[in-house]
Amino acid sequence: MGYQTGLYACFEDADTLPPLDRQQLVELSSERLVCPKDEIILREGEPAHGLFVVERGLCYTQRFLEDGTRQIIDVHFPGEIIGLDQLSQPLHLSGLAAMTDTALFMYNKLSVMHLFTGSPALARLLLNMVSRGQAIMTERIVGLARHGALRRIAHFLLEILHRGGYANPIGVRALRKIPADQADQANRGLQSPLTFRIPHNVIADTLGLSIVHVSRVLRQLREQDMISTQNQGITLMDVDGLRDIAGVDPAARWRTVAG
Amino acid sequence: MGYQTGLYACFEDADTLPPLDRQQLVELSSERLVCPKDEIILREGEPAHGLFVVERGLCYTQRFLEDGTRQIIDVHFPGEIIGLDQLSQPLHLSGLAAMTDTALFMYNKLSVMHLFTGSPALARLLLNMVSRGQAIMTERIVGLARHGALRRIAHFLLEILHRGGYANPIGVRALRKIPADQADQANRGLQSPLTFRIPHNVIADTLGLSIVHVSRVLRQLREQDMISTQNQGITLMDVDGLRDIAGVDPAARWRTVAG
DNA sequence: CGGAGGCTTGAACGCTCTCAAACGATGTGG
DNA sequence: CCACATCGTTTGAGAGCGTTCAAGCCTCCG
Repeated sequence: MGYQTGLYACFEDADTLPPLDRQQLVELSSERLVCPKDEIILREGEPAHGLFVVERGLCYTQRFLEDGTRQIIDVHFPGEIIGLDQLSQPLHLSGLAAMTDTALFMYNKLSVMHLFTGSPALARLLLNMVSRGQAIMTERIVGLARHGALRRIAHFLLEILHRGGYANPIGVRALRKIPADQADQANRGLQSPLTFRIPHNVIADTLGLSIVHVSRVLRQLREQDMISTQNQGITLMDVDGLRDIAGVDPAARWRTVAG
Repeated sequence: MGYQTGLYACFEDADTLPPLDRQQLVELSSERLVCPKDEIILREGEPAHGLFVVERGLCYTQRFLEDGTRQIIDVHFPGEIIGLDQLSQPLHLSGLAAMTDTALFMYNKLSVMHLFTGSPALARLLLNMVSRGQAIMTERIVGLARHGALRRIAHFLLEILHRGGYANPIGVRALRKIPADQADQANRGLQSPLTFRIPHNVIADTLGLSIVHVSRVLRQLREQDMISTQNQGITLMDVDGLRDIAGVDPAARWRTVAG
């Protein structure tokens, strides 16, 4: 199988598409966009022309409030699609910014719309992706509404582990998912615990906490040997312990987003 | 124009569809489902077979937590579609329950999928609805993460006014029987402000608050003559005042869900 | 009329915030 | 390569908002 990038690579089961659909998907034209750390790629309220796919780096969608604070709606990892929910919206409902140096594929909204509404198989794929996004948002709502800071942060760390692809340094992972067995190994934290470098203010703005309190909770986790911190990075030392804290309910596997 | 109900009536601009699409939409078969107050229509984790449209009454999607509390994800008004985001999901990610006596149209998921993926115009319509849902969720996330109880409640009351009275032809007037023209008047706050009958525990479970605190905040609003309460109903007395409290930003019209 | 469910109120506790100050890491120009 | 500025992180003290617990009240309805 040839090596594919961009939108095509976002769909795990893209290989099962009818040949014609697959070809169209592969051939969908895109521009590449490279953004330095902290650059604002889109502002809320701007006309929405495009759809993005993260190639490498991390970025996040955000909303600014009147008092100058911001709320991060979601953090996006390599291989994820940004703006699906706004395909049919004339203006961006939230802004987009680069958390690290980032490379994005940018697709024309109209051609994506055209492509996906033109084929049942592709439309189904599209709906799948939208569902997944919605599930993440639902989870976030429950967390914000009902869980304390400790649990929210533990959950967030695990979410990064999960969505970041089980493999390591941010952004270097291949677009396709890593085979399950390898992922599982890394996941169990057998020997090389995972390390991210994610600033506290991003955690705070995502989870609706203050930076100060994020720092305190991380110290608490450190004292329980759940994580360790060095420089400005976080290393997960006890994934199962974090799962306990986060209240990941093994009886509720059906909730799992990525199947 | 003939009088149409169910899924067809959910789409404001359905009349502009190509005739063939429109006809298919109108002819899409549905079952009717009548549920008494407080009945659980679906549980989380159950296989997802259907898509629902509220005919009359109010219902809500919810998630139960381990500690027995629940989180209401969203309240659904007459004319709204439930479960769009789960069209492509094998199991329900959240439960559905009737807040009042309720009548629903139930559509087979597969035939809806088939219909909507078969036509570009319909696929577009579908995406529009999904976008709308996502926008509401985003708004809720921001509120939960960043706003205090007073503001969240004011916002929620306005949301009910907006989603319930204003936009939907099928109408929330089901709650109280108000003719369309009066509802419109009421909405403008000319003389007879709108009255709902929504239990405190629903507000609490939606906004992530305790019942007790909801009661306190409502008293506060009452003391400021923003609302009045009688029996177990809430009447909006000063919509503009509530808008101030809710921080509805008139400069951000593009954020408006219903255009 | 009596019971049940929903609403209200008070008191005390606790989680998280704000403010303020110091520490540490990173990066830049001399 | 060091000095310094800047940004991110840490820690403490005090205040505020929302929770829990507990009790009493009001309404609806049989």
